[in-house]
Amino acid sequence: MTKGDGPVSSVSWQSIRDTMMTRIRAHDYAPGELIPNEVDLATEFGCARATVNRALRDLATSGFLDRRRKAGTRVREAPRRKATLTIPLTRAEVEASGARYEYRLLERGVEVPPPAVRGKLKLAGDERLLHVKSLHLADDVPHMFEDRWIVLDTVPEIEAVDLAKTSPNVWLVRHAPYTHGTMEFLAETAGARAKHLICAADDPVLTMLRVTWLDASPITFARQTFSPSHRMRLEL
Amino acid sequence: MTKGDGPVSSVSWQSIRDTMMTRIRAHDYAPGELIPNEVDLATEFGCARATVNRALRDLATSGFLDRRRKAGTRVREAPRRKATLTIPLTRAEVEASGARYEYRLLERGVEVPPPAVRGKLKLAGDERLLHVKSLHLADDVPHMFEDRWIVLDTVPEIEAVDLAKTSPNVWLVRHAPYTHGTMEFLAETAGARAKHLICAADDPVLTMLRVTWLDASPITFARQTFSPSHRMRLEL
DNA sequence: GAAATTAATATGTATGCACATAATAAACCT
DNA sequence: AGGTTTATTATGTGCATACATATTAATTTC
Repeated sequence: MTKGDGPVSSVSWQSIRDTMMTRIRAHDYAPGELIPNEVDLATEFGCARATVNRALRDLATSGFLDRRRKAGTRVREAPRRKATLTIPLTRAEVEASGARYEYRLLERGVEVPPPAVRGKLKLAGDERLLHVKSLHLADDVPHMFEDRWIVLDTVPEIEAVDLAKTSPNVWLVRHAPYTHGTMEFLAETAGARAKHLICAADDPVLTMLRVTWLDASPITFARQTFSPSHRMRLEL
Repeated sequence: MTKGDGPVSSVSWQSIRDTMMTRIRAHDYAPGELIPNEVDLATEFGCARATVNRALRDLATSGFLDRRRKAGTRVREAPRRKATLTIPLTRAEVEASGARYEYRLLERGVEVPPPAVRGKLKLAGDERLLHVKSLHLADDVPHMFEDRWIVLDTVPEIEAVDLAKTSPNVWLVRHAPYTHGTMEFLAETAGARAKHLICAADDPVLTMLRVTWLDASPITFARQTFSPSHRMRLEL
């Protein structure tokens, strides 16, 4: 050992985070109340302020603490718990379940979109979009039906892509990553999609809407409808 | 000497993160490929390695980079994009939309749960649970119907709480924060809940299932059914 | 007394350094 | 050759220090 004494028992920021978490849960620090400042905590834990800072920053981004310069750090009254949904790449999702994935292009065309779609993409004019319908299967069983509009002004290259081989989502992930977007979940009846999902028209199905943007330019609006009984899972 | 004077125009970790993000999106660093190591990047940006480290760590937790000691940092082939769902506290959600929130306790009892609930909570025996049904309204209109089971072995204090005044969720958030849990979304028909949600029995509704744990002990299983037309929104 | 100025303070972050840890590559030894 | 040991290397983390920044509190000014 170059340092002379054992494992240099310094305190890790994770251990501080865990200790503070325990105290918060035990209400050692009351909800809404200030906790000691970083310098004092560093003294208590016998470590540098930077280490305490890292621990508290982590708890703040997890939603358990509120931090403001000069005002100090306080325990959130109602912890803003967050669930992280790793956005499913359909192929990976299906294969992770051990099933064989298959993608089928159903329709492809360049059209003027209906007003609802224009609204989602915040398009003012009547520009033409690429409209694609596809079916994604797991072990030959319909898994998800997708109805997608793609803004050709934003990603013109996709018009030349053979979408029978490459699904629009796969191509977009690779060639046109978005900067931000929104997602919605809703329940509706299968309706006309029942034919593709092989279910009854009045079966309730889970639908996921997604709109993505490249800075100020809309990229795509996708409506993905899962087969009945499908559940979207998240870890907390 | 290195002791700074003047404004010491140093580089922020955010600016490095943004620059690297731009390069990733532009495929300056090809997907799957290694990017320069921290020392080299620090030289390039004219800053300390710790600053680069902070930037790259951030991109890694965002799912754009994969980092491994000695192996280096590489660009993810398929960025594991994550959507963060801030778990809705029903009251806050309703009031944020400008509506008046109301909570109504419908039923309360201590019962032996059906097998399906026991399974969710991983209960082997036939312990008795607190069973609560409640309705949450926005401007007098039904917003969400909740059917919840609470494990009395884990949080015995709740048996003494007046749940007509305090909703189980509010009490639990305050007195029994969970360590982890799971969440599921699914579509189903309203069925018997139609009466409370004031809709048709065969209307499709969005349901959210949640199971939470305090370490190895199950706390609660909640089935929250939203009124038809409700959508769950997430930011990407 | 109200408004403007100044001081005080807690968090935020950059730096240079040292060492820890994990993973790989190279060297080594039967 | 095949397996074991030993360097090498990139990231991970901790520390002490300095300064930045956002607020709040105190003080001064009109």
